[in-house]
Amino acid sequence: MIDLKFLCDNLDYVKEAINRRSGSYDVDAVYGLNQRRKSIIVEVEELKARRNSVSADIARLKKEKKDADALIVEMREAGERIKALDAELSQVEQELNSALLSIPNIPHGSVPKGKSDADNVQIRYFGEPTGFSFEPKPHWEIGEKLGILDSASAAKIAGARFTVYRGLGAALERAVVNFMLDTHTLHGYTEVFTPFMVNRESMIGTGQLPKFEEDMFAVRGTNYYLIPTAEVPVTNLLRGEILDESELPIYYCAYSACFRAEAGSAGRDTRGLIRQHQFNKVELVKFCKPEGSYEELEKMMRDAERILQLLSLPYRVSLLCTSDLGFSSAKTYDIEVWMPSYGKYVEISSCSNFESYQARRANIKYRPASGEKPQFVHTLNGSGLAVGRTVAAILENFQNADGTVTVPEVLRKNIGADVIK
RNA sequence: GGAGAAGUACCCAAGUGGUUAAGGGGCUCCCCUGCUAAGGGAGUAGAUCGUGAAGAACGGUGCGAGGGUUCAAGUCCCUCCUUCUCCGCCA
Repeated sequence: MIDLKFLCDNLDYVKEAINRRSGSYDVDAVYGLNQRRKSIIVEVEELKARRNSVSADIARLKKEKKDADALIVEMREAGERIKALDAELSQVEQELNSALLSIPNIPHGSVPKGKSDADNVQIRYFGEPTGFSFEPKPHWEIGEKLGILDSASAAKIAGARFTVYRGLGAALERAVVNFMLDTHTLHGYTEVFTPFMVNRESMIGTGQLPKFEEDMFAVRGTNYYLIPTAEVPVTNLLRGEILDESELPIYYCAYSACFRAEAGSAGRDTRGLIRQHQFNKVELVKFCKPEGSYEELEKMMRDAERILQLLSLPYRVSLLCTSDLGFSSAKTYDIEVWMPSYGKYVEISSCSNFESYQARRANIKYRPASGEKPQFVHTLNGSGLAVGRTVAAILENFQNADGTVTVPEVLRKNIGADVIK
C-alpha cells in the first residue's frame, strides 16, 4: 500500500500519478476516511487519558481506605463511551484500510505513459527469431510425439491445465531448475526452499489477498493457500522484521511449484506448457535500501537474462507502460522469449521494483546505521525464470526436422543426453 | 490424534487485579587501570498512532494473536497460533 501520510499531504500529486494508470481510483475517499479516523482518535484518546489518571486516583483512595464510588460510577460511563468510540474507530479503520489497499502503487517517473501493451517500450533484443528450413511444430506436439509430455494422463489424474512429464522430459524440467538455481547462487543469491502452502496473513502481506482471491487455490478446511509464486513465502520470510542496515541488500532465489486457478482465462493457451494450474518457477527476490533500488532492478534483470543467454534462447526485454504495470509495482520489465509456434515473443519473466509498497504492507523495515528511525525497505522480485515456459521454448527453438530436439549445451551433462529422440 | 507445560526487551528471567513492567547477562557511554581481563558509575520495553512546524513536548496503544470480564488486566475467562515433554501413528 502507499504511504497514507504522503497521500494526505500530497493529494493532488497522488491523484495525478495514480491516474496515469488504467482504471480509476478513489483517492479522495481515503483522505476523507482518514479525517474521520483522526477526529475519533482525538476524542477517544482524551477519554482514555482521563481514565488512566482517574484509575490511579481510585487505586490511591482504596489504599487509603477512602470512598471511591463516585469516581467508579463516572468511569463506568466513560468506559461505555470509550467502548462505543473504539468500535466506531475500528470500523472506520477497516474501511480506510480496504480503501487504501485498493490504491495501486505510484508509477516511477521513468515508466512510459500508455493505453495498452502496444505502448510498452522495447529495450533490447538478444538473438533473432529462430529460423527453420521446415515447418516448426508447437512444443506440445513435439513433446507428445517424443513421449515426454503427456496431457492425456494429466487430464485423467487431475484435469485440464496439467501436464505429466516422462523420461527425458521430466529430466529436462529438473535439469532446468537446477541450472537456474546453480547460476543464481553463483551470482550472489542465497537459495531458499519454502513451503508451497502459506497462511492468509502471508497472502495479504504480498498483496494476493484480499483482491485476487478467485485466482488462488485454497486448501479446504484449513487456513492455507497454495502459493501462486515463491514471491509470497520468500518475501514473507521477513514480514514484521526490522533488519539491520548491515544485512542489506538480501538476495534470495527459490525454486517452487506455483499454483494458479487461472479464473477468467478459459480458452487461452489451452494446449501445452504455457498456462498451467501448476508450474515450476525459480524466483529472485531482493530486499534493499531505498537508494539504489533501481540499480538493483537493472542488475536483477541481467541475472534473469543470463539464463536465456546461456541457453541460447532468443528474447527481448520490454519496459511496461503505465497501463500494463502490475498493481503493486512501480516499474516492471518483462523478458519475453521467442516462441516459434506463437510466432511471437512470450513472457517468461517479469522483474519489478515495488519500492516500499509491499514492505509497508508486510511491515519490513531496516534500521539505518545513523541511528535514525526504522524505514521501510524496498522489495524487488523477478522470475528467473518460469521453468515450464523455458522447457517449451527449448523444445520449440531447438527442434529438428526429424522431430528430435537438440539439448542446449549447458544442460547436456545434467541430462546425460545430447538429443531427445 | 491424546495428555501436560510454556510464550514478558537482543538473551535469561521476576511479576496471580491497583500510581512508575523487578533483577541479571549483553550492548552503548563514562571513570579507574602499562595493555587485556577484572572493578565502579550511568543508560538501555522495541515499535507504532494522535495533537504538533518538529526526531521537542504531551497523550493513546503495546507482556505470542484476537476477543471478553472490570472503574482498572502481564495478572481472571474464552478462542486461536507457536514451542517443548510424554504417548500413539507415520514418509
